[in-house]
Amino acid sequence: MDLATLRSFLKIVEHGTFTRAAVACGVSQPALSQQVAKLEAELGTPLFERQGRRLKLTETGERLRERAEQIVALVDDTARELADDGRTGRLAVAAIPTIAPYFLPGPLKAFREQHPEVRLELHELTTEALLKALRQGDVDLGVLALPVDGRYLEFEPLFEESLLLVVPAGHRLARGGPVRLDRLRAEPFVLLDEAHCLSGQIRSFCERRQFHPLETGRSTQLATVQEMVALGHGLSFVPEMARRLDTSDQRVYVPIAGEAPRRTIGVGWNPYRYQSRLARAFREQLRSAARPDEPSRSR
Amino acid sequence: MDLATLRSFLKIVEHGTFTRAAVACGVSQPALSQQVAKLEAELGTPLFERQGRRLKLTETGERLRERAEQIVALVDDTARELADDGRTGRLAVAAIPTIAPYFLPGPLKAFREQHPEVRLELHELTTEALLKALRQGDVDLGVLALPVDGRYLEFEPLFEESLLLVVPAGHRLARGGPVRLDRLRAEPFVLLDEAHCLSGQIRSFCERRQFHPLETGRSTQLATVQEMVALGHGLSFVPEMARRLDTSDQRVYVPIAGEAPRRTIGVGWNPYRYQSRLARAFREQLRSAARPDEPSRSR
DNA sequence: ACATTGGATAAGAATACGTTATGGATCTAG
DNA sequence: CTAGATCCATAACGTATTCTTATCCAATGT
Repeated sequence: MDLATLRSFLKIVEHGTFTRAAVACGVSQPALSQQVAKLEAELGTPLFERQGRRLKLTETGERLRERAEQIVALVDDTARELADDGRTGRLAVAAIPTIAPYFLPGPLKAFREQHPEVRLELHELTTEALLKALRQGDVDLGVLALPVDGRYLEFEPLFEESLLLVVPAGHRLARGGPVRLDRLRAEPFVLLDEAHCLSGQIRSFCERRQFHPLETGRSTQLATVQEMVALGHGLSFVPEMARRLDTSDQRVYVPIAGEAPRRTIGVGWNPYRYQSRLARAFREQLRSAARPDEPSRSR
Repeated sequence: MDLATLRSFLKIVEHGTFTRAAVACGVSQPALSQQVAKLEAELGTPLFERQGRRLKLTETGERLRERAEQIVALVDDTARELADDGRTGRLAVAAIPTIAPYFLPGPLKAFREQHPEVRLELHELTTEALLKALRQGDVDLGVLALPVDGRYLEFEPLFEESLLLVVPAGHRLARGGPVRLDRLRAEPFVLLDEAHCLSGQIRSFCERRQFHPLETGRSTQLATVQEMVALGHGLSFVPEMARRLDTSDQRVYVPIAGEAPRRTIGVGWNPYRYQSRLARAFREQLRSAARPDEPSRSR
């Protein structure tokens, strides 16, 4: 039982077929067939049920999968721990799309200055995909909106922010301070796609207040929403951090009267995986960017 | 980083030199040199400090040692778990010398009848060596006298037994029932070597009672002690289980008056290692042999 | 029925790994 | 202090393993 074989086995399980796994491993398909055949001979039991071209794990195969995942994780963590000089290496950070462009540039810039030799990876993922990536050890840190289903993960809240109403410049609500929701019943709204967790947060906020926005369009990107608002397609709700990046004079951001809708931004990681010095340093960077008293330039 | 290399690395650490480790691994010395060189290149740091012929682990090497032990243990346990059919395989049992020949034959015989295909290993070890073997995963189960320093291990008491006074047949104390210690002050004693934990138990019992036996000889084996007693060299204290095996009429076993000295026999195992079905079955066998109501023939 | 997809097998090729031979450094003993 | 012994590193070479290419066979689906 050697490590390369275990890795191959896991890839096969992950991809469902030998052929696709072979591509993922960068080897030929027969190589995997041979590795698995050897492993099965070694264990004395088959690992897959080959019913035609349906590939299914046997009971033994399922048990091996669990153990192999532990083994590979332990080996990879060991390699990372021993190679960890706090200066070079790789750091994979993920964030949800409604945070990434607004909050991360500051910390990323500061981190890069402090750690110029690091290969920094940034992944934009939905909350669900981000949690999966954290659990699988594909990324070191994830920045997202709390709370989430955090089994096997740890989280640290960074800061809270309000949601704002955004209206086109010159709109009747553009002046006059905080707006009450009941003044918006006739207004058309451009909302964010449901794939974003922010969209769900806005929806539940509106439902709590018995407000049902008149939907006139959806977009998958916050930036697009902002452009649509400027073009007069409707109003929208956006997080505070999106305002800070908005240099256009065609949009005006107005606070909402009463108890403002808020979201909590936090950082998550996998406590069962090795936390590199780089990861800890980046978390510190996130913390200091989150402190309102001493804000990192959120350019 | 492959498994064979990690195993070699651990062997080198264990044996202190490449050369001896090579013998233990059954390969040539240059093979290990090359493996380590490759591993060091891979990690980017040396693992050993070669100061002359003194071989010392670097800090990184020390960290790798810990991790490598975990990895190898996990891999070995996985292989054992998957190969575990509850019928075939290997089972390594250890016991201290003052228990092994007296208590184990019964359970061993019963187990062998139920599991004829198992390769059964029995190791006779001192308490200290036994605990080390359990911690290292060299043996699956250990039978010994409780309590012991059981860090990282688990134990289950099986039964208690008394210590008896053994005297030669025809001795003045051979008849007349329980003997008070103060009647033994003038008697010479043949004691067990201090390497045995039983010897320490007897010593502390005597000290509690302010009894200082007149020592006239020491032996490393309980069987030898018994023979010496028969030959009139002196008296001795032996555990109850040693009496049951004694078919000679040259020795008489006499209980000690007052609070009798007792020892607890138990079985220990390593909860961090995979407990095979065979190991669990043997533990069950030990339990039923320990039950006084339904004693397995302690042949 | 026939094309397509996916895995097994066989034979040759590349690579990795272990062996033997040997050298150099260090510690020990006479 | 020198001779010998011990021990690790290196180089050259042979072998063994493992991958690749080519091909086949079985199953699935249109």
